[in-house]
Amino acid sequence: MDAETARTRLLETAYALFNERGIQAVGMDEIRSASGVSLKRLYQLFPSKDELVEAVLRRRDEDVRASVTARVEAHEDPEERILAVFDFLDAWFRQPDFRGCTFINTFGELGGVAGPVGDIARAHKQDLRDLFTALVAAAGRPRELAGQLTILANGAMATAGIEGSPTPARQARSAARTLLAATRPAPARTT
Amino acid sequence: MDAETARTRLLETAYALFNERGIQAVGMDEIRSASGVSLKRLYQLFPSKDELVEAVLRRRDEDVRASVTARVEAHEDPEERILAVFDFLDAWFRQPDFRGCTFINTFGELGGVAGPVGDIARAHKQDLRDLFTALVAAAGRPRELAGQLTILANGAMATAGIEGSPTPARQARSAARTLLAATRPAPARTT
DNA sequence: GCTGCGGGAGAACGATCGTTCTCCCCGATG
DNA sequence: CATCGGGGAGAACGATCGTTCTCCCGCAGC
Repeated sequence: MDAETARTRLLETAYALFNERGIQAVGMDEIRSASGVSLKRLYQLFPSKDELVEAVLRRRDEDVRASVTARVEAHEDPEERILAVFDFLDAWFRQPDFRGCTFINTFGELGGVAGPVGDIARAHKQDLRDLFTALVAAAGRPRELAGQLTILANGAMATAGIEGSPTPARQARSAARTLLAATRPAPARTT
Repeated sequence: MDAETARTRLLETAYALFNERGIQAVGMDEIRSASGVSLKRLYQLFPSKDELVEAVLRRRDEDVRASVTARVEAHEDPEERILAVFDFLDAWFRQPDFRGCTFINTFGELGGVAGPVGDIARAHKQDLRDLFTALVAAAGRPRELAGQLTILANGAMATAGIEGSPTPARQARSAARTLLAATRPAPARTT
């Protein structure tokens, strides 16, 4: 097996197991048996579990950001671009293996404690906030709206994860629409 | 030492440690040394770590609900009663040991897995939703608003926890005010 | 065919943790 | 004062886990 495919299989297998049961509850041996990559290779590619976790989170960060960006860029209207983030959430929450946001969950499990893992989670959420800040500016809305949209998105993730239901995405989208309507700069135009 | 005070000290110590570092990262021995209650007594009162965790979560659930209720009932105006929930969040997030919502964190750490602990977390969040549902009905607002406020509250908890900042409470409160204003049934009266 | 050698399978090791057991002290009771 | 029982301190036990080590197979080069 190629080293690159082994790496990919490890990251995908580890992400699936971490997502399902948490990080600490999954042993390296289980990642080995589920991925089919031997322990020797595993430790060649990732010298410790911490580094594997970091790599999984970094990859997840890239995947999520790419998916969100693709959704956003499918629209031209600045308001639609903002709502597209919530459409992404809706599609995500409907996936059968959805079990909440990896970064919120990881923070809950390992949080407080310093270290690279916490930094990655914080940076990921900061990126979400930055995205909303840019979209809000492009839509000509007041800066404060970005923070409110960030809270709506994170709240939808947390609520959907715990309740095991995708409906928070639609509810958050609807709230975002109301907030957008309340700050509409130009006089008319319906959504 | 009285059995009741031992029980209280155990629950408070365990909560503080779980809040700070997560559940799995805290050993029974550390709870013993931090609480000053011997292991024998600990296992007399809570025959297993799982039962201690359950008791801690149940107590936390009661404490939070009592605090929120007190804040809400300090106001008469139905709109103020809704906003009081976000004032509670603001006061909570400012406490130096705040590290996110215990139930969101616990779900992230142990989630997915069935069992009493997950049930308690889900029930706690359902209670928050029920509270908003009642407050929204009393304020004469449409039902959908309750879900949106729930998402705002949970989002403020998750965002404040990860960012380590209390400002999401104020941002969520401001968003809630906008949502309330957008659905105001009677013609006038300023907030 | 023989020799290395890279990699796979899984045993082994040391640490940690939940839980139980042992030993000892102390205070109450006659 | 002797006895007895409950509780404290901490050792002990068995399981799990991250990490390393051992053994062996299959294949490249001569």
